Amino acid sequence: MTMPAIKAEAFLANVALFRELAPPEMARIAAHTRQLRAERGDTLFHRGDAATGMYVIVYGRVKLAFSSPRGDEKVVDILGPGQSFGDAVMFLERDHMVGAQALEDSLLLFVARSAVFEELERDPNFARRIIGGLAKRLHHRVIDLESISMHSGAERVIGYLLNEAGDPASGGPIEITLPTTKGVIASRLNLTQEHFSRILHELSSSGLIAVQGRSITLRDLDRLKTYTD
Amino acid sequence: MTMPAIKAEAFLANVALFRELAPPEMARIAAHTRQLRAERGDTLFHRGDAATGMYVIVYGRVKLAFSSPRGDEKVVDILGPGQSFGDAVMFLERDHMVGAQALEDSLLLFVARSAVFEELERDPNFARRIIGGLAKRLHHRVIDLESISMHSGAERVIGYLLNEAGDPASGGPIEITLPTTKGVIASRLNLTQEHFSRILHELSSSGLIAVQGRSITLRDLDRLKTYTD
DNA sequence: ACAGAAATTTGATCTGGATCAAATTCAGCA
DNA sequence: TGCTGAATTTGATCCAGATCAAATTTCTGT
Repeated sequence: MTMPAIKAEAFLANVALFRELAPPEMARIAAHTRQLRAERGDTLFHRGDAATGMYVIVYGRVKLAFSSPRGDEKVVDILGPGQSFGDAVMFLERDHMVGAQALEDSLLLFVARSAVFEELERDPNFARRIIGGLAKRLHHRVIDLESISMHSGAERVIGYLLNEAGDPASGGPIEITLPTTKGVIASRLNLTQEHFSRILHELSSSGLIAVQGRSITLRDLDRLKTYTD
Repeated sequence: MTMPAIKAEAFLANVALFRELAPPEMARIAAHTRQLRAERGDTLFHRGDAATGMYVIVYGRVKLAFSSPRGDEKVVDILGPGQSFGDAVMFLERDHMVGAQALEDSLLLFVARSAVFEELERDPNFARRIIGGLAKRLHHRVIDLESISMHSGAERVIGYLLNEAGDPASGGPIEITLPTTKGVIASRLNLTQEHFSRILHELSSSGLIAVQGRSITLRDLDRLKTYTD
């Protein structure tokens, strides 16, 4: 038998949300934390499941998506190390509205609801972080909404690429690697796979980017930023 | 001279977010709260303004929207009594990304950032409420996103109407009154005014609803709920 | 290294909803 | 009570992006 609490503690200390907790608090939370190893394709929860805790990604990638009874799904977000999810729904004591699935082999921490609530009770600092996390996510969702309702497909793709590149002021070519399949990214951007492919092609043939599988080189930051269909 | 702090206290006590604060806390917050009277059409803040505090609606209605340099705007939300806004951005210490405008004569409370932060520091209960508020809003945004990306215009309209009606299980006809102009509601639903009008017409002529200016009667809950283009 | 599956691209066509334009109807008010 | 601008409706047309279909290319596991 390993000692999961101890190991959890080590991981917790590396997650922004929990860093800086005093040792006793850390121990308390660790005691209610489970490590979850997920392989690519594993489902963490489905829409409709009860939210009994929150998840934090140690490494790997997870996608959140809703799916209609028919097969089609809409990817809400693609999350990476350090990011957490499931907390909003947990606070509201509702069921999950999106499903979560590992996009690659990942390690997650699952923190039980009770532990989070208790810690909130005693540590204003922890509360501040939770609040900051929720506020940031809310902000992102609003940006997404703007993006979907006021920008064209190509503009969204460019916004995404620039964002992945870390929004550099300008400068030479930058190479980025897509975190997952183009189909999933397309859905995240509210596009069909086909349309996404065509946009990439279009940007590519006007020399703004170069595409090589999942690796994309941004060749002309300035023109990308001012691009208009 | 009136005594704004005292009056503010009375109003604060009627707002879910602040109710149940102990008198000294209440006084402290009240001291950093301003009352804001806004007439229909008044702008509370523009996109790009610094977020120096949060707003709570005592009565009236406020719309949040972003607007492009060109005249077109997209309504993000329509808020009523008891609801607050501006807090997410305030926590992130960023500028507002949406503008806020009164849709009718309204009374708001403006609570300075410092007061909110201080109260968070000492009152876990207050923190819980803020968290609950943010979580709920995040949840709504995700629902909106689903709505926009997986449902047709007519479905969104129906969802909106049922929601306004308080989502009754079923039963006889229900009359609701639109909270503002159809143009604003259309934008909230990510539709053009024209399209919204046509959808209402369509639902109307198939006997599902009756429209009389801003008053809409839902005539057949069951059929509305199962409506498919 | 290779078969089979998954992902991606490409092409042809279709359509929900937008846009543009022009009545109507309505609301606030002098 | 009639005027004036705003809101709404209606009609005609257009288009970004979806859908359907079929090749290709690229992984994955054995």
